Amino acid sequence: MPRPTKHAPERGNARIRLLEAARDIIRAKGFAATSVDDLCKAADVTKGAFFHHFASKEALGVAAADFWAETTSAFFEAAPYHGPTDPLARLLAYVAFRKAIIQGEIAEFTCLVGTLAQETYASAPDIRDACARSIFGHTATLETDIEAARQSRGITADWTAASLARHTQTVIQGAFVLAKAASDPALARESLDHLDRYIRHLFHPAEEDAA
Amino acid sequence: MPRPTKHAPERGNARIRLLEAARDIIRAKGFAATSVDDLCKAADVTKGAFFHHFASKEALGVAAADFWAETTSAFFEAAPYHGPTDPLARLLAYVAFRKAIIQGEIAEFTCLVGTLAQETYASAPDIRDACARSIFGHTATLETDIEAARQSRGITADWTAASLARHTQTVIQGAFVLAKAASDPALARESLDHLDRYIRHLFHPAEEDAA
DNA sequence: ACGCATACCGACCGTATGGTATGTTATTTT
DNA sequence: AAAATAACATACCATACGGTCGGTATGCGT
Repeated sequence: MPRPTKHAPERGNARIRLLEAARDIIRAKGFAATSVDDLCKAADVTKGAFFHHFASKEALGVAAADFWAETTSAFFEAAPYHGPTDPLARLLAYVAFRKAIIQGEIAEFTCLVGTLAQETYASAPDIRDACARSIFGHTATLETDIEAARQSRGITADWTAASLARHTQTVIQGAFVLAKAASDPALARESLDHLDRYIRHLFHPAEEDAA
Repeated sequence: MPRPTKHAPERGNARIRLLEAARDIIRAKGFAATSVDDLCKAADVTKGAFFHHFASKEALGVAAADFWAETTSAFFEAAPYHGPTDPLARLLAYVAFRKAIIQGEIAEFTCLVGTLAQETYASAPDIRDACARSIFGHTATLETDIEAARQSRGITADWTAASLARHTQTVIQGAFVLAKAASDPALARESLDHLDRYIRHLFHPAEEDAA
């Protein structure tokens, strides 16, 4: 009987439960509108536990962005879009995958670090920088495929792999903004279709594509 | 001597000064992090004046989004990109104009209703809807040119003028998110270059463009 | 001159907030 | 087993917040 205590709500994982609560609540309400008490209630921990694990609310923001970076990079590494052997096919599979996971509640498919960066860019530089690390760390995972596709197709146009990788995130982040404004995930998927078409155009400038 | 009162700070325009303060401060700090006192100080009015003009902070949010819609639509109507007679040239001039005005401090060129919608989409539907009216009202001004360009070029691809108009806003909104995360307006301009290239590709599928 | 509406003032209120101080319990170290 | 430490829990605090309220000043129609 290793846990004979009265009601003990699983000691030792309060930190992770707080980070998960932050991930979910901040995406729905924003950082400033999310109170420490909100997070404690959702994570079923006390305020003492919160300030034991995080020096301040701002420190939690940084940790939440880092946590997002870790979990999403693991998620994308395990995602099926790495299947194709051709780098361009992988890139297009990535875009298709990003489109496919835009489903259900808006707060469930949108990006924590995008909203967090937008809200804190001027008032909390350390949170902003953690968000930037997450976003641009993710774009970096696309660059090698883009560069390989560029070279295999002999593309010499005046854009770089890094800039196209960033542009995919631009479209994804913007798609979330429009979806939120209209309360309609379809608007986000629509822009990913344009992104898909753009990428195909970049690599097949002449012919019309047939998936 | 029509105004012999002690120090009277220009009676009658407190409402507009509050809306201007809201426009500037909310873009920098976000809606939730902007207090009513912040706005009153910046607008140099008292709290009494604030709640005389706005029933609540949320009502100010709606009014600020409406004010943004009015001022920006006037701004874009007066902008020089309407010069070209060809509708495609006007569309490209629009994109170039959007790129050209991305300068200076981030809070000065970014979009109020984009950040506001992202922050309030779940918690304040009336603010969100006001933001949506502003965003999609603006996209509507692009649709006629896009549709005219489509027809003059005989484009029959499977995208609509409305969806391309929305996509331009997606790219612009996303560009602001990346610029904020990286504290670098150049990232926003970079994505507008991709948008420009995409539009040219859509309307000149074969040839390489020469401005 | 009078009445009235609009515009504004500034003190005040109840609550929510981020944060702290101190105590208690489990876990690891020695 | 003892000591040290990490992981909580609880009560509390100062302040900041959105909002209210009674009052004042100014312009305008009559």
